[in-house]
Amino acid sequence: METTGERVRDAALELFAERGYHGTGIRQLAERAGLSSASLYHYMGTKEDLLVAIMRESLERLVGEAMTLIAEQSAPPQQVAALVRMHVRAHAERPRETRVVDGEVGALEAGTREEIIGLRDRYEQIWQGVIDAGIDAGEFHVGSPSVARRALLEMCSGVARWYDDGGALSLDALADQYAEMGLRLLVGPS
Amino acid sequence: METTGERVRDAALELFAERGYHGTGIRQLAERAGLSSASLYHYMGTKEDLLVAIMRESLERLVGEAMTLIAEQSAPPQQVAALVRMHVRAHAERPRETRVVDGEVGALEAGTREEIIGLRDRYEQIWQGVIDAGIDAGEFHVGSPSVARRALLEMCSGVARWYDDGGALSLDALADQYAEMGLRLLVGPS
Amino acid sequence: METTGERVRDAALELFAERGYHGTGIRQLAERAGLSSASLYHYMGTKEDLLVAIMRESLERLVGEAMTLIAEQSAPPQQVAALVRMHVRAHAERPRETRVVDGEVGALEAGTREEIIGLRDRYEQIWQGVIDAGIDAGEFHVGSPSVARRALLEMCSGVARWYDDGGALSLDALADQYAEMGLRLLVGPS
Amino acid sequence: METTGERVRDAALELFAERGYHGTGIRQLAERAGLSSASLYHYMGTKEDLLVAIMRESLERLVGEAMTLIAEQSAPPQQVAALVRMHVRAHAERPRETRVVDGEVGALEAGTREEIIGLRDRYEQIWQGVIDAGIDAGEFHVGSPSVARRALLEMCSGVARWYDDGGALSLDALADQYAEMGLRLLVGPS
DNA sequence: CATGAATGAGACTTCATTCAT
DNA sequence: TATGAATGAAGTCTCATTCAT
Repeated sequence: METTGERVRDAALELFAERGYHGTGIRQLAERAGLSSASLYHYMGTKEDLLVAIMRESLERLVGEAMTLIAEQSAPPQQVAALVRMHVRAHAERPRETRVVDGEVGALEAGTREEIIGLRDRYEQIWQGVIDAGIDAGEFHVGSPSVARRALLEMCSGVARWYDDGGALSLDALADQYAEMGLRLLVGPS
Repeated sequence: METTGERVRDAALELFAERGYHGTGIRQLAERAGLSSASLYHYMGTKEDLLVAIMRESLERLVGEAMTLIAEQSAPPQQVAALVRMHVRAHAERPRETRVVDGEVGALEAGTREEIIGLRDRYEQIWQGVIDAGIDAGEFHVGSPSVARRALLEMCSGVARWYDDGGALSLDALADQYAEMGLRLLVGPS
Repeated sequence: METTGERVRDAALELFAERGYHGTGIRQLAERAGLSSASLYHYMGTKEDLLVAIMRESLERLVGEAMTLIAEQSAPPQQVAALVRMHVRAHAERPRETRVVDGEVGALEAGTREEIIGLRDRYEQIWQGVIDAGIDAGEFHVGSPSVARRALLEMCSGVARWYDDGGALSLDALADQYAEMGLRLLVGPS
Repeated sequence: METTGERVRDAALELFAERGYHGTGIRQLAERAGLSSASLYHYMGTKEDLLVAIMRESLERLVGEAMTLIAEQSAPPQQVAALVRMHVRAHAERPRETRVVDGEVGALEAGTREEIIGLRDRYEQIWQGVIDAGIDAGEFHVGSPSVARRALLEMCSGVARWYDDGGALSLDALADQYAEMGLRLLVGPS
């Protein structure tokens, strides 16, 4: 059973992902949620609050899962593989959410933008830490570590823009291939 | 010397990239171009026409350059390296243009969307062809060829979202590192 | 007591009749209805919807009344007299409505224009049927039956362009004179 | 050979008749006349001046022809027949012009409206004079003379709304039938 | 004569939001 | 909780007109 508040959040998720934050109207939101536009305001603050909530939840979940994962593994290659798998799964399973997070940061007001970017930076620093550790350990060899991190993350996030739930490729196979590619990127030819 | 028409196009480029197509108003566009909003319409059709023109030009240039490049090299590894370098340079040198192309397809009306997606597909097919040739030649080893293409392209396109013109990393160094990473992705460990 | 929706419709009726559909602005409409122009849109779809609703209602009423009348009388002369009386009364009592119906068909979009013209044609076919029956019965003698129908209808509709509610001429006297003239037109000299 | 000024006037005639004065834009006018909208202003004053010129010319011609005709005949029945024939021919041959005159008086500014209405009144007074003379002479028998005049004129003007140049009905046959109907209207049964 | 360029005003319509019920 | 009613601001775009070239 879904609460009305969740229905509102889900409607926002779908519409923001489909048509963009600025391309989505309050009335469309209300219709999708099965409410009048006035009633909507019992379940949310402003339209931007809704966006922020979506982004915060998504990023906090990523940060949480990333921290758990790197605590479970101690060797950088295994840590990177675990991060890639998790990140790819998140983007394949919740493409709307992650597309909104990646694509609508520019729609935020200055104050909240700072907060969201802070969260995103925390998440990226986790990746960076693992990559740097692998380099220090002599397992990874890259030109610029920060370029490698960005390339890796963009590659994985891109999944949200094309992966098709109902297609032939299973989530597991997808995650496998990405973990393999991620390591190739960092380890290099032997 | 820049014509007024070019000033309009450039204003659109900047604003669409900064605030998104739907987040950009005609009045802002006019102000940035140094015109009244009525005068704007001497230099453009509709707001969407402006978007389409930006996308079409960008994609046609990419297609053209890609075709030239693969004609100049015959071995898939060299072809991929050339494509990656070109794509990365394009995204680093014209990040606003490429961000708009990548991010605002959903803002197009059905008719023009089809056209733009067609162009994008043509471009991606060029990459796919080279990747497939490398696999056939036994030089590349990947799980799914189409997944590899997507990962590669997303990785490279991401440059437009973070590369900083004035930073320490030169365009050449950037292109070098990406060419290296691209090949690692496809060739795999030896 | 009048609902706000009715006030909007009445304001439209007045203004469309006074200044024409294209000569009437949404702001004027709103002011006349005592609303802001944004509020107007709670009570209507588009400006054209308002026009169509006015036309449809008017024509449907005419068709309905015409069908009732010809069912009550069986002889063509009495039927024509009844039609003329009804039509003239309608145009004298609701001159704004009928002037809009007669004068703004060209302002409709293709789709709705077809519908409205269809209704108007149905109405005119009722008149034509009665005229033709009178000719067959040897009671009417005219050059071309369809020319007679048009002349008759234009003559009667014209009332909306000049009849003055508060003037010396009563509605009954008006209807009497028109019924007389209508029959003269069709019957001819004996 | 048509002068540019005439081309402008003809374009206005067509468009005002098709889409109404307020529904016609200066740019459409220019396009139809084969000029830029700026060039248009070499051949006209304001848009309203164009409308006034059309109306004035049309009404002055009608007045002139009506005065000539009644001078040529002295008996009211022949005078009415001649007026009807002329009026019907004018409305059948130049339907756009007459439709504009009849339908766009409301689009005029106060000052010019007065002038145009004055002209129209002069024309109608000519008809009224003939009708009254026929009544005085015992040849016409009507309820209200002014109602008869209006009915007669509306009936005849309506021709501009439906007569089809290329149809089966010749102009002469049309004028004949209207002259016959006009006299029936005034003379009544014997 | 002709027009590209320009614009203030205004066109119709939708925006996100509030509030009384 | 729910919503009809309401609106100031803003959305995209066209209006009739002027003027320098």
